[in-house]
Amino acid sequence: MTTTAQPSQPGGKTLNPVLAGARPMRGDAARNRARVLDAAHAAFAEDGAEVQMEQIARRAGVGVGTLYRNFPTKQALIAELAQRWADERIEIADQALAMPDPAEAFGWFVRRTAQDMAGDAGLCHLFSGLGGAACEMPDLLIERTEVLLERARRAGAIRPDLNVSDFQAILGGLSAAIAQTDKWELFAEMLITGLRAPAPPCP
Amino acid sequence: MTTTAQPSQPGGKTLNPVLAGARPMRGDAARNRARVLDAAHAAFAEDGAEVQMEQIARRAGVGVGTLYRNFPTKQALIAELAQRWADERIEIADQALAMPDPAEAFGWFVRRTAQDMAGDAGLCHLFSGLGGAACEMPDLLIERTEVLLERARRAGAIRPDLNVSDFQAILGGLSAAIAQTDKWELFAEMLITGLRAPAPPCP
DNA sequence: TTCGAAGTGGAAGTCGAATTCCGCTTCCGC
DNA sequence: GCGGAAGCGGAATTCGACTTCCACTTCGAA
Repeated sequence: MTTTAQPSQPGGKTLNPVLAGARPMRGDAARNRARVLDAAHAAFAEDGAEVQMEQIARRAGVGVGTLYRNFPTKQALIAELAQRWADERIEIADQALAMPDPAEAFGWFVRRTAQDMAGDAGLCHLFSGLGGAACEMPDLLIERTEVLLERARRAGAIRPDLNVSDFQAILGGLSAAIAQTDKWELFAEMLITGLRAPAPPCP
Repeated sequence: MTTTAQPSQPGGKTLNPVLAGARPMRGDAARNRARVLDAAHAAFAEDGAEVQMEQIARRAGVGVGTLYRNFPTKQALIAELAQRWADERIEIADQALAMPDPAEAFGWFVRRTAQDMAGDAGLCHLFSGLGGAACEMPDLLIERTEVLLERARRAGAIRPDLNVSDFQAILGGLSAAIAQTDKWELFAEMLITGLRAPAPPCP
């Protein structure tokens, strides 16, 4: 590795992939990297975070060596997967923010997130069993969520005493619940109801 | 071990403690067993499920050997702790069942459970990181919960489409959320609201 | 087609945690 | 107060991941 050294920096990030810095990856290598990522995704979904690196490698049809060439650490692999999920989530948040009605947008976001969690047991496991992992929510996502929340709050659509970090914790809980039963629609509905500002008394 | 053999049965349970089968434990041994249990409890609360057996032993002021004499396996130790929690929960459920108003009883149970979770980070971790562990909910607890739910359901206090296993999953989610922030009151309130049967339209 | 850099597989090494073992110590019934 | 069964501590072992290493391919630019 004579290229731009990427020795285990404290932060640990795997720097970009396919065309890092200057010299691009060899075609086959890029392909392998992708297969590994997919395999890891599937493996986590099936067996939770305790899958072994070797299983992932086998699943991807490569040797562990190859796996480690792309991701210096199991953590790094997980982080990459988490990053992808986060990016996707940011996109979803943006779509929600594009909706005119704040309350509707918020509900849609929650529902959609629940649905995505149900469809991706792997990440679901990672998120609920979080705390540990390198699964720091990227600031960008937090920020978007904050906006989404604030809009809903202003519109009086959700309880005023709900801040982002609480909401984040709640999403963690949601993923844990969904990891146990896939009743995401029920859970989403409950959540939305529970987060709603207490209804004014009937006239 | 010439006594009633308790070789690793498939199920794995550590059979009773202090006065198992016939010959009772020696006084000091019983005392040590208790200390280990307490230490483990505290340790899990502080550091989550990844505490090492040796740390627990040190904390209890005994050697690992002693620890293993009482609990053949880390799993067994965890299971014992879980069992205690479950027993406590059963008691709480019974108290709730003794309350005249079903809706109130249900709310009280949820609130109380959330509070207990917040006060016992260890079990909280275990429950949220569940799935894995030997933390099978004992049938007795499930049964009590079922009754509690059914009563509330009949009284029209909760949504009719909520069964025990969903509720169990929800409690799992709750513990995960509480493990992240200790806003148990907020979460309990939300949950209770969310589980309530949709209010009839205002007259 | 050739050649060297890039990439590969998987055996071997490492390392941290669980679990075992056993000589020594402490109870406790007589 | 004795004897020996029960219990104890903690060093040593086992075990199961993760990671490293390197001889051997494969790619792709000239």
